[in-house]
Formats: sequence, structure tokens, C-alpha cells
Amino acid sequence: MYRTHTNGDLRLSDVNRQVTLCGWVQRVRNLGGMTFVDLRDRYGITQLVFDSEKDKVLVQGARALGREYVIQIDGIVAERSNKNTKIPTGEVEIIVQKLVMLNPSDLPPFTIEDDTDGGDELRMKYRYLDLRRNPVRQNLELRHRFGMEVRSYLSSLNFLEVETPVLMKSTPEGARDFVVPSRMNPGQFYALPQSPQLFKQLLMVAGFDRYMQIVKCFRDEDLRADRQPEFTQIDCEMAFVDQEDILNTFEGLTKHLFKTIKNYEIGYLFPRIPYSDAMEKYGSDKPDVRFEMQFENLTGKIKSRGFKVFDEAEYVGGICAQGCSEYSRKDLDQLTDFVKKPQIGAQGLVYIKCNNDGSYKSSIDKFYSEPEIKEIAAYFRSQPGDLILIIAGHRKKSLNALCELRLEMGNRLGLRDRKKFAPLWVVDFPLLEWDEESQRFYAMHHPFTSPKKEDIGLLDSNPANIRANAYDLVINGVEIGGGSIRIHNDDLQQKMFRILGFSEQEAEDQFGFLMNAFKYGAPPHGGIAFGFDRWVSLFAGIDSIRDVIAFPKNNSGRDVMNDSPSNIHDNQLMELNIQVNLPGKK
RNA sequence: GGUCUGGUAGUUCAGUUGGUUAGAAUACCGGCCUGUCACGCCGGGGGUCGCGGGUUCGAGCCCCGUCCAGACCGCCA
Repeated sequence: MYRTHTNGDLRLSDVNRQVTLCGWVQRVRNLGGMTFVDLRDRYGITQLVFDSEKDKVLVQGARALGREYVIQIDGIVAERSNKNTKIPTGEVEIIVQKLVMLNPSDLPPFTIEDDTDGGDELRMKYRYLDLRRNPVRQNLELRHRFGMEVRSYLSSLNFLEVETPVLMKSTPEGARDFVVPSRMNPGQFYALPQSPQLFKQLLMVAGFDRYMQIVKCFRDEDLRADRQPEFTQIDCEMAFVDQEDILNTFEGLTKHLFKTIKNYEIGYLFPRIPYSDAMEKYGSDKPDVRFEMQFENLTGKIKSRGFKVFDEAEYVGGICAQGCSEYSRKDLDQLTDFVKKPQIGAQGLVYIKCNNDGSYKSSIDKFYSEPEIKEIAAYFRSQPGDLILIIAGHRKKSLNALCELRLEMGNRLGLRDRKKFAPLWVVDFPLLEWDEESQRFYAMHHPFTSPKKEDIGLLDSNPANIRANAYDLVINGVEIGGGSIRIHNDDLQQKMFRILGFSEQEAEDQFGFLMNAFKYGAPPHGGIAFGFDRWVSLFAGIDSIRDVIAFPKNNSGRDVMNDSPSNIHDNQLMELNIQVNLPGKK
């Protein structure tokens, strides 16, 4: 037996017990006569004592230990004369009788400490060392507990976890597919699933009326801090349900997770905000509603005196930042630069300071009289001490810029508290999105999303205005999940494909099997999928999903630890009938 | 595809207007120390300033190219 206990087990009640422990050497403290060793494993740290008066050879062995050596010791649990209140095992230590070095270690390239000296790049290259650190390990433990709760909660509601294929059919809609060549079918490719969408719908046809799966999904698109090429979804689908049923069921799951994982009670019904309202009030389909600061639309509401910026703008709107009227010229310049960044792209920023003495100072004093400024301020219901910030220009761009500005002000005012959570449903998404470049409609969610009953009449006349039975769960400005009530009717599905510009043949080639299935008694159904990584990182209070993934890819989709992707051998290519054609290379 | 930021000791960083031998902290190595737990004290070693080119009497610093990393825009039904 390698060990009798872990390094997190022993307490005062174990004193005089004979134990065997294994672990990694966290640190050796050599005091001359006495040497202390901190022994670490997943469960904690236990202090080992070596006394030179008792056994000189043993102490020499201890002093020869380096960081991250793997050792096994036999010893007796003893009460410490100096207790350490910072660790759970701090009241005891082990008087070592026997030391076995199981494996020495090279000096690690960074310190294995909670507060490591290592940078991101190095930690990713030596991820197996990084994973020894508490903060990273705790994230994976959180992820584990989270997954367990999801499964047990949904299982208790009769959801069945079913595995769907990883090698499947490529569909050109949506994100780029990762493709896998088939050796047995020369020239043909599988695709890795962007989501098990079609399979879960087929499971509904098959009568599995409640399905769930914690499943890897793959998208070959550029990465971000919250986007990995392979990521995990909590994928769910239900039959014989309407939108209301889905929202209620998964609001229940969400509250359950908040309670069991975060010990955070949410006693109210999640707000449901129509997409159009979210865009109008927050400039985003994933608003952070931990704080108000909603947009006020001023377009056409304010009398002009030759101020072209407002008079000629498609949109004029602003926000009111409470208590910021004392902002200096420098602060305002900073904010102006912020919204003028190319990524945000506003032309400028207008401010109105609502001074504490009741007067106003604005950057548009030249164009508006004091009563007129006062009238503008009234739209914001501003109080003395507030700062009104206004952006004008193209509607879409201005809404986006205001959204970024609102979040920035939220940060500056400390309104985006990581310990606070504000979930909501965004509902009534548009069914379709017009793409100027290709001059066609794209499905905003996906082509299987059903239109709202009352909007079906618009299918032929005004498709752009159709609302979908689609919904997103948003928490703290993060899109945690989304789904829809699907089309379960062959005719309607065919019609959707027509609107999306599919020829009958294309629709048949790509989705024929689904439409065929719909002919055999498909129940009404709908579902939702949650971003597991994002949700866990939200609960962990961190911004990057990389920190909750054991072996993540970097910014350019590379695994810097094993240096993949990499070239493959010519023989492999030949077997697959594949030729690599890289311009500029042989 | 684009914009921005960074790359200097094992590591994290500083490095002035272009000017003598490139520094700090930490880690590491050696010595001393019997109650430490971020042990302490004394001493020591450690640099292709990402790479290539250019400007200059002189480049860590300026210019061009390139590679790598990160953030963002496009993209992500």
C-alpha cells in the first residue's frame, strides 16, 4: 500500500497514529538542526519533521529533496508545538521514520504556488505542472461538481443522457466545420459536430421525450478568451413542450445550480426581455442587468439649433452615469477616446454635466440654450451630480458604442460585482437576418427554429419582421445558453429552406434525413444548449474559459504543450488520398 | 483578413533623449542556524535584450521585415 492517508486528512484526533503518506515536495525549510518538509497532494499539505538529533541520515535525505520530488514517508502523527492556523492540517505534523524517494524532479520552470511567478504562455506549455496549483485544480473540481449537479437534476426530471456521434455529416450553414477524411470512402469527409442539433431532434422523433448530453462541440472559427475550437455544451431537448415549458424547466435548473454550487438564492422569476427591447435599452442581445443605466433614445426628440451631428443622425441616444458630474476634462477625453477606438467606432461623445448646484455644463452649449439642455436632461430623469453621455450616428453602430460605454461606466462605478448574479431571458429573437454581402437571409438561430404563430403570415410578405420562438439565457452580460422551439412539420421546414435560399435539391442533400423523419410522426419539440465552459468560468469568477479547461488551446488554436496541430506523415496523406497544397511551400 | 499591446536572467518585470560593465525581485547553488510554515542571515552563479536586416561613431531603445504570445474587430446559423 502506497499510502494510508492523503495530505489533507490528518487532524489532532490522529495523534500517535502510524501513517504512510505520498506526495510532492512543496518546500524544504532547513533550520540547521531541524528540517521541515511541506508534502503536497490534491487534498492538501501536511508538514513533515526531520530531527537531526534523532536520525542524522534521515535528515540528510530530507535536505537533499528538491521542489516537486515525489516521496513516500512513514511516520507518527504528532501535535505541533507551533500550530499553523492557515491550513486544515496545521495542528499536526509527521515525525518521519522512513523516507523513500519515489521520483526526483527537474526544477519546475515556474513555482507551483497559488500565486505563481509563471506567465500564461509558460503555464500552458507545462500545463500538467500548472494543474498542480490550487486555483487551477479548484476550477476543475468546480467543473466536476457542476456537471454532477446538472446530470442529477435533469435525471430526476426524466432526462436521458444519450451519446450522439462525433463523426457526422458536414453542413455548410453556420460556423466552419472541422472535417475528418474517411480512408474507407476516398475523397469523402466527416465533420465534427458544431452541436448535436439534428441528432437530438431525431431523438425526439424517436420518442426520447427528454434528452440531455454534456457533449463536446467543435467550431473552426477564430478564438477569443471565451471561445475555444472544442468546447462543451449542456445540450437538452424536450418533446410536447412549448416555449413556456422550456423556460420554466431550465430556469429551474439554473436556480438549482446557483443554489447547490454557489449557495446563491434567486427568489424571483427571471426577467424576460424581448430582443428588440434589449437592443433598444442596452444595445446588446446579452445585456448585463446587474445595473440599470438604460439607454434613452433622443432621436428626433430635441429641437435643433444647427447641430448637424444630432440633426442628421439616424440615431441619437445616451446614458446617465450617476454621480459622475465631477469628471475632469481628462476623464471625458479618455471616454471619448474609448468610444472612438476602431473596434467601437463612434464618431464622438457628447456630455452634459448636471452640476450639484443645479446648473448644466455640456459640450453642446453652443448649440442649445440652458432650458433646452435641461429638457434633454429631463429625458434621463437625471439628478444633480449625474453625467449624461450621448452618442449619435448610424443606429446599429451607435447602439453598440453606447453598449460598450455603458459597460465601461459600469466597470468604473464598480457596478459589475463578480459576486452578484443577474440572470434573464432574452426572447422573441428575429427569425432571420438579412446579409447584404450574399443578398440573402440567414437563420439567426438555425434553420430549424420555428416562427411565432402570429408572425407566420409574414413568411411571404415580410420575412425580416418574423419573430422566432427562440430564447437566450444571459447572466451578467454573458450568453450562457440559447435554444428554440423547432419546426416539426415537413411543409414549414421546406418553406424555411426556400426562404433561406436552398434549392429543393440542396435541402434534400443536406437535411433530407431530417425532413424524412418529420414525415413519420415528429412530436412538437424544442430545446436549449448551454455553454458549459462559460457557465463554469462565470461561477468561478473568471473571464477566460481556458482556466476551466484542463488542456485548452491558445489564441491561434494551438496546443502549445504538444505542439498541435502538426504535419502528418506522407504515408498517412497517401492513405487518405489527400494532397497538401500550400502556396509558397513545396 | 484587420487593429492594438507585449517579447530583456529559470521566472515576473524595470531599463531615462540612442552613450561606460543591462538592473531589481523571486527562483536556483553554497555556507550558518533546532520550531519553521512567504523561515532568517551571509555569499555566489546566471543574459543570443525573440529572430533577420537597416540607420548611426555608437542600438535593449529608432526604422523595415518576420516569428511567437495576448486582447479585440471581422467571423462564431
